Amino acid sequence: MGRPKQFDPDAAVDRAMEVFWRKGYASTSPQDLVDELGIGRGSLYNAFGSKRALFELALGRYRDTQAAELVAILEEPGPVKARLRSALELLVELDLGDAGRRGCFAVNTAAELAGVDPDATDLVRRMFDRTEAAFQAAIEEGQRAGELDRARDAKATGSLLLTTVVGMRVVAKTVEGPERLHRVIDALLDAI
Amino acid sequence: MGRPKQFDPDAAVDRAMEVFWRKGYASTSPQDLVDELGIGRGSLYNAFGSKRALFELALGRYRDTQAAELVAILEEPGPVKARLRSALELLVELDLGDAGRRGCFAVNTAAELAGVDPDATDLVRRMFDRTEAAFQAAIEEGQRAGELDRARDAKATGSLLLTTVVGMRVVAKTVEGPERLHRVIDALLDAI
DNA sequence: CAATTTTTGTACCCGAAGTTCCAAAAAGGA
DNA sequence: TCCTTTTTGGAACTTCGGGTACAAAAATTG
Repeated sequence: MGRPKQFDPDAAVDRAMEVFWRKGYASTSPQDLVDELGIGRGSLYNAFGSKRALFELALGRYRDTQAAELVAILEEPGPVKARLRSALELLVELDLGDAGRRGCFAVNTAAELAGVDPDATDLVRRMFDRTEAAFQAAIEEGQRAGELDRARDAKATGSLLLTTVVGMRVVAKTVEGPERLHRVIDALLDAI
Repeated sequence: MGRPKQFDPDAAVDRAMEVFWRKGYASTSPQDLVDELGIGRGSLYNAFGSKRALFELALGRYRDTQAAELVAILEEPGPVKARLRSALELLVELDLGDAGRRGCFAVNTAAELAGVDPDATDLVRRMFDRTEAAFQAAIEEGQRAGELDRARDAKATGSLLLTTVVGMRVVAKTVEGPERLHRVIDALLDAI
């Protein structure tokens, strides 16, 4: 019943994710969204209600695609250290290969909105928790396999890995070449 | 010659730093500045020219006070690991003790403006460089003193420390209690 | 095809953002 | 004291932000 939408809301959320990711929440205007989603203002507000609501959908989309991809890599089979290295190298490549230097949408959102927007903060917190848990699981697996030192606290090491990744993704936004980031990876894998 | 200013520009920059630090660049309005600096619009624009110019002064002030303080701690005499620990613990205390959860102004600026504002990006990059160098110097000192493993690459370890600190200050904005951050510190100092 | 429901585009609204203008005020110098 | 210079507060201005209103368009049901 009723007229069907002329656009794919799912695809629109994807594009909204790109915009918010690139510009941040405050610097994205309804006009930006209208331009980049290729739909009219009427449709935008009819479909999503508000800029804020669309932002939340966009951040959820990020969690379900980008953040989930990292977790998936960490859960692959094989030697743990190699897996960690390839995950970290991938992030570096993505971050430096991106001309817009967007970094990580979740990290950017933490920096911009944590302490101001409780719901957004919660979303980000849960992404961080999930990533940390994936790191921890990988480390425990490595310890069982005898690949990593069993004396180390796996949870603490997981926290260290999460935090380092978050830091890398901020630093990647400011850096000229990949050298510093490769140093970080080497030092980190050397150290755990 | 001419009428003297009714306010202290230096103190005004200090207050501007607080505002930009708390709200970010885009979300700070001239009205916010007028309110919080306690001066009129005319004075504001007469003295500083633009919001953007004042922002740069504010970020420079941050570098000369807050960022310099961390570097100073890292350059103190005494055992290196203890020094590193106290520096990291201090950051955790500052970040969690701050009701506004502002995190680090430089890190927030990187997340918001890197790739968009070259001058701001440069300022942040230099702060990162300086901090990394201070970490590296501390580590080399620890190696000379026999306190740290000489086989490790001091520069890479410095990069790791910088990156981890950057990550911690983002994570601190989203976190409920200090546990995760303390785990990070423990794992990091254990690992180097 | 009439009735109903939903979408779409456009016009419009109100307030705020970022800045400029300007006349009055306050200093120092001739 | 008059002149010059600079600051000050506030009005004014232009553009934009975020959102609403609404009539026309396009589908569905019977």
